[in-house]
Amino acid sequence: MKEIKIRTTPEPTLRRLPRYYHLLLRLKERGINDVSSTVIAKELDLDPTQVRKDIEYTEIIGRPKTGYNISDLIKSIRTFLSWDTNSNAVLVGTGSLGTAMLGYKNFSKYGLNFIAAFDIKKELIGKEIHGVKVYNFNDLKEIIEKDKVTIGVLAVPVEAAQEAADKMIKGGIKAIWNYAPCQLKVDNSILVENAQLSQSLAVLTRKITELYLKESL
Amino acid sequence: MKEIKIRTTPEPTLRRLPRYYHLLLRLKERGINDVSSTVIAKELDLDPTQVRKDIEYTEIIGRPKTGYNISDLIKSIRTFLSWDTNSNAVLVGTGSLGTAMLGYKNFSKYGLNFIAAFDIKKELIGKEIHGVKVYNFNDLKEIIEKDKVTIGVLAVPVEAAQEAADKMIKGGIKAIWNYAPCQLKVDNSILVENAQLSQSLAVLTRKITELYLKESL
DNA sequence: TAGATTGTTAATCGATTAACAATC
DNA sequence: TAGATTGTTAATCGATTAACAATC
Repeated sequence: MKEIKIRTTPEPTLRRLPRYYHLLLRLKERGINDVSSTVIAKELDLDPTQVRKDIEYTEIIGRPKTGYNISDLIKSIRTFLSWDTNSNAVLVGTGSLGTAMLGYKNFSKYGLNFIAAFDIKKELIGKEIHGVKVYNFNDLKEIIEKDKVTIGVLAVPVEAAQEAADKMIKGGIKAIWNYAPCQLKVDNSILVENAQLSQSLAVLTRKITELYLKESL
Repeated sequence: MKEIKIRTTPEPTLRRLPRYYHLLLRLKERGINDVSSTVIAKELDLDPTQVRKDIEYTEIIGRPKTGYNISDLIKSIRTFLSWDTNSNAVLVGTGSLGTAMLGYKNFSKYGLNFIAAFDIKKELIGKEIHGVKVYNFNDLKEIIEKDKVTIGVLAVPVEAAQEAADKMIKGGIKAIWNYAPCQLKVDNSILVENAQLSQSLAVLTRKITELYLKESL
């Protein structure tokens, strides 16, 4: 009897994996072949055991004494995060943030393939932004139904967010990368990853204050 | 003897506070005056006790039966996160992401005041992006020394990130909001908040996979 | 008053860290 | 071989959740 394991990966682990990934890419560039958890931990200011545990999730096998083969580990992380298979994505909202998303060529490295963008502004419709065509928001459903689009990036103002999300879901989208600062009400079969800049900013600004508080003692 | 408490706030709490904040703004718009932890929790799909604990960090006092006064709670969160006091900030790297940051007018709502942007591209220097002047990267130090700049937003390619960080720090910057996908090597008196998009994307793409794995059982 | 909600202490859960045998 | 490193189990730490008296 074969063992089936689908332990869900802790979010902190998922957030650290890209950090390992980027470090590994740079080590590889430098012509290095192997790396140990000790070295990764030192570079990223983490605990070696934690690094090993995280890496273990990707199901790669290391070798005592030498550590992990860098190329293999890169591949392993890519596969684990599905960054090695292309997914069709759409962007809704071509404001400054949306435009940046389309311009961020690197997304193809993460398997994200923008096939269309949507907006309600008449003057934008039909134009191209960084090589991606902008369609009328009202045509969202049929376009994402046609190409099998799984990921929707939401970069509209709060007022328009829920409607945009609803339309995406009706078109068959399974996961929403939400940059609008609000909670989307969706069926629990739909995945929402909130990526509001304000979350990260809150961590920064509060920690600055706490740093000052500590110093003033 | 006065009690001095400087318990550092857990990061998960800091990440949730902006979510409360945005919800409260919308409730206030609707003319609602008070809200209970139960309601907040329901809206954001959290545990009521957790909401109360988080809110407690901001040192507001609620009232049994009625909950919290929305205006007071908004003010309390803003103060706690230092979003009510302006901080001078600079942006380094005016690529698509950097441009989006400057265009994101909302930052002023979070107390972030961009006084300058920097790049090495000759053709950009002297121009304005969304009302913010672009300076030569080499002049970074003197400009940030002049205006008391505390926060630096780093949106340059990996290769340029460490040098840019070093220069910021020499100019007196205390905190770096890092969008470059690499670990910055800085003195431990300097605060670095990593905000790589790939971190959030990793959570999304892996969770999609785990959702499929679960469904296929 | 009765009942809902806060503030807070205690219990639980999960992630991080420590310890160490197995291994190359 | 000796020694560094992995893989894994156990201990610790911290965040989440439960329980409940105080309170409006």
